[in-house]
Amino acid sequence: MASALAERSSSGVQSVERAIAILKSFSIDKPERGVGELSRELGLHKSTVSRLMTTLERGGLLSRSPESQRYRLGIDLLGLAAHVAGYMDLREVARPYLRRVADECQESVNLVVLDVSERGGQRRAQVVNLEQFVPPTRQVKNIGRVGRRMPPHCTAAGKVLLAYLPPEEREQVLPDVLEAFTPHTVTRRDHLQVELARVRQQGSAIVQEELEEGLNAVAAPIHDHTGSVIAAASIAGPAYRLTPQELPQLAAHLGKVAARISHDMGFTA
Amino acid sequence: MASALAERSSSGVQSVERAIAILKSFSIDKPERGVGELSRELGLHKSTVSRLMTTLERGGLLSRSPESQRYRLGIDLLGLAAHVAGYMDLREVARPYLRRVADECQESVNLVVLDVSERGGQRRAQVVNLEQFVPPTRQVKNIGRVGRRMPPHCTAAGKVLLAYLPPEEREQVLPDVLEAFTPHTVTRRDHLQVELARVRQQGSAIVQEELEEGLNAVAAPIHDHTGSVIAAASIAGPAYRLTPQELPQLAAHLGKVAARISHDMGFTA
DNA sequence: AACCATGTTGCGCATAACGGGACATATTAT
DNA sequence: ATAATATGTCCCGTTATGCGCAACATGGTT
Repeated sequence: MASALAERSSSGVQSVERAIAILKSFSIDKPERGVGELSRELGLHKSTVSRLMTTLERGGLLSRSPESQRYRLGIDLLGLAAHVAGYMDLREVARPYLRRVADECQESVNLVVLDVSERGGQRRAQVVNLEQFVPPTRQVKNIGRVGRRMPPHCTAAGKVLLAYLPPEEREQVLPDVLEAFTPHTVTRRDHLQVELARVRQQGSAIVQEELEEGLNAVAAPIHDHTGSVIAAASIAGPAYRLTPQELPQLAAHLGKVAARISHDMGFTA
Repeated sequence: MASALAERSSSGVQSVERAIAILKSFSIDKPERGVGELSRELGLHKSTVSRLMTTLERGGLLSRSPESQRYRLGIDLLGLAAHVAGYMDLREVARPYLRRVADECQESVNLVVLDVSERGGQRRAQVVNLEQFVPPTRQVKNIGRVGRRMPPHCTAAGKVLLAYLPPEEREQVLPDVLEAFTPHTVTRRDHLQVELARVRQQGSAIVQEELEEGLNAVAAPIHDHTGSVIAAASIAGPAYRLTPQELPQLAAHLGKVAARISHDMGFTA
């Protein structure tokens, strides 16, 4: 993470790239950041970072917390996020359902979409968390907050989203080598294809310890009014709680909830 | 709005300012925008805008909708917004309550905070919408979506937030001239001070047609666990529905709901 | 008081961002 | 078909612009 902005990639506005890097340096663990701190982290001069942050503050994308010292992300980001097309309705509709599921299961529930973007001339797909519901009692692992990106081939939600992609599109966005995160990660494309077919057939995906050892998950597709799959709902939890014999019924349950959300989105099976 | 970036304000990174201007050019009415379009609007060359937008896209703050053409706001903004410190809890807690109020009253309900920022060497306060709940049946006026900024001295929520500000702070952030938006707008500071005292006493604010003719509103404060007022809830609607005789009980009702939210935020009266 | 942090401000240089215009592509009209 | 008008991207030469430097503030520790 040292200097993601080292690469002088052609045709990119340097200062804007740096400004974005500054914005993205904020996280749950680091909700406030200072100039010097970031200067070191990004390998830029203090003055440079200072000017960039001042500009971002003027623009409302940053603000300073108590009385001028460290910076926080600015309120205007909420306004911008509110205008991110499409997903707002989905989030509104899905929220109550998924919160309920989180309460019932006492596991963390996610609402995710597939984000395909151009990386180095290649179209790559990533799974992005739109929303996460964590049961209040279980603050154990706070993994995967909103905005987190994950690989699609080894996550339950990712498999669902891949499964319902048009075949040629799927071909494009799947990398040649499927990275192995654990010994259980499916790394062969042909094996994955078989699994995706099964996902389509079953209407849900079950993944055991493919992204992280000891982490299991199930997921189900959410359709919009045109019928295409626009998102997936997933339940994730430690393997000792989400046992192999429980997973199928959990998946089935989530499938029903997802279907209800789809219905509310205007989908008529 | 033609060119807010005309002013070569000292110590501001030009390209970042422009990038922010691009981001902020998106809105409900204009969820997708093109290079040429913006180039004209901002008075910049096509190539300049193209490069800026490409950079923003690479950074995930923009994305292109169908198959490379117009731009939309990018998903990563959701992730950034999720890290905007502090407000997330409040939104989560308040949401179900305020939605319910919106359903009951069949009026639009807002959750707002005060944003004080440095503008031209002067600290200015603005009221910002964190969240808006519009009853589904009444899509009439879709004013004031999330992120909208409004003056504090002539809005119900603004008066609440001003009322509970430390006096010296209030002095600072109140402009010398209170702009009149309608004939009913309070423009004298001493009159406003009297009203704010009444707000503190009553625990709620009632505003009739001060921001816009025919628009009435009530608001109540929301406290955090330390006791300070961090936000306000408001109900706004047309004067013919929110009649003068109804307003007080509406305000009282909202006050109770706000108190409940405060309680959930850890406030013990 | 001297020291170590922090973040901001002026300055001169060189790079990086700009605007111009050519190019590629798509949609519409003739 | 061909032309005409959009669109957005790419290359290139110029200079304004953003950079690093170092000095300057300011605040907390020893």
